[in-house]
Amino acid sequence: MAYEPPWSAVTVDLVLLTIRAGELCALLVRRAIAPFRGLWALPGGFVQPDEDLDAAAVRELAEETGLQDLPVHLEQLRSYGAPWRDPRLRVVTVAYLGLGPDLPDPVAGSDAADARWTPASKLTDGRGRLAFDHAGILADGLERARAKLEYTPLATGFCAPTFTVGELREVYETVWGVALDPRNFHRKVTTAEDLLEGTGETTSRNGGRPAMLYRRGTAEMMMPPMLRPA
Amino acid sequence: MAYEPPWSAVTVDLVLLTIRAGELCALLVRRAIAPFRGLWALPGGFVQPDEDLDAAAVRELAEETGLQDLPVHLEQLRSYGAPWRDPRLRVVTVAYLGLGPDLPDPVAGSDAADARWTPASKLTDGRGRLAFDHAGILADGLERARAKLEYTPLATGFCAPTFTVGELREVYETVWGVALDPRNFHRKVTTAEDLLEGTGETTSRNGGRPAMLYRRGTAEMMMPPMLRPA
DNA sequence: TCTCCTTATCGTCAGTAAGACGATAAACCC
DNA sequence: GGGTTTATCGTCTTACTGACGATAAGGAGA
Repeated sequence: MAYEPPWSAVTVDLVLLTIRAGELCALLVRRAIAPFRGLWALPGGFVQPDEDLDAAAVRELAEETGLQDLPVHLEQLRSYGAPWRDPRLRVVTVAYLGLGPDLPDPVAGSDAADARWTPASKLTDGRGRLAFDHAGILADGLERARAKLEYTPLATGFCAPTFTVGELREVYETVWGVALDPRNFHRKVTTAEDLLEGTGETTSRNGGRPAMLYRRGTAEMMMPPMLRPA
Repeated sequence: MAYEPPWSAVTVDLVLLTIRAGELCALLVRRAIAPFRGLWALPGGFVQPDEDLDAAAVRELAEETGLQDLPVHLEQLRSYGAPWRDPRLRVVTVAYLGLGPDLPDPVAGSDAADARWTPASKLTDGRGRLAFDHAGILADGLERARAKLEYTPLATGFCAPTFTVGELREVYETVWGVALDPRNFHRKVTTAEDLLEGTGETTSRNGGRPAMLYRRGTAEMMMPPMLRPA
């Protein structure tokens, strides 16, 4: 390595998902500056010189939502580095996927004119173009989230600390966009080893017969998985 | 973005796996220069200014194996960016996973003193330290490969263009390090929809009764998956 | 209070898939 | 020709899923 290597800027971009009013929503910010001024984009920013990638993602999450210590699951999604994905300079971005229960309204940052939760259904139907290659990143994040519901306890990340089986089922139905049989779903999640841990409490906040409250168990995988209906 | 963003070097590193003499092997190069001079490392190099990440991985693959158009499956693994993972300068690396059938002996490049296929068993037992954070990257690549055998046709990537069910089973047994029942394995892969496509030919190259030769089918997923034995 | 409505939870039954393993087939070696 | 090796097919039992009936336990309103 006797020669001078090429240099890039490195950013993290976040695909932050939550469920609001029965809809799967992603956090978007409206760009206040060029390029793509006025267009919606994923939140994100530069990785600082002494900062790990994961740490940068956590910092951006806190900055964009305006809150610390959010109960959010964060994982690396993948990296994107097409040469002119940013028309100004070479930027390689490491995308992260974050999930949380009904998250608070975001605060607009310094370089964002606005920030808001946007239903995923409005983003994948072709209308509403996003800045840079963010539409593809968002699509990858949505697909990752949908796929991971099948074989991980990820869906509990969309729930409050304690939740009912019915609330968990609504998460699956919202993210997958399908209706699931309440009886088979109940059997599946309550018999899965260490997936749920009963609290002993019940709640009637959803109407009907009071439901048992659960909290997430210790299992990191659901085996066998819960497959999306064909 | 009125300020000057921090800069990083961006590299791609390859976890290249193949099966040689019944052993799962990874391609390693011995470093000819500091830092970590003399230690084994994953092959890789800088992403060029006008080059996509995937293109950089393909180029490095060709350079390190000395061959073009290798029948290799390549996919992005994940990115690593701990601040001082390279003691000289900030380097963010995008790791790729590549799989191929019994690949040729590598050629040592300009900055490598040597290059060779090394059995994975010698790399995960604690002996044989690797340069940088490459031990962790390699472990992630191995785990990804093992996991993807379960629900994708990835195992065919370790096979020649046409192969027998027994050869495919050997791939699973080698990568997972377990013995599988030949009869149940045969049933599973031959009844899976579009996983294999018969060629009509047979071979007796493995001794015993001649076996049907198959080529990879069009399926991109194996559903339901073939699970690793507990 | 009684009935209806809603959600939760339990059970049943049939179909599919997987693990264990017996049996047969078709080559080779001596 | 007998033994060995690998391939392929079949059977049996068990686990899991999808469809769906039945019951439980609350609340809303007549």
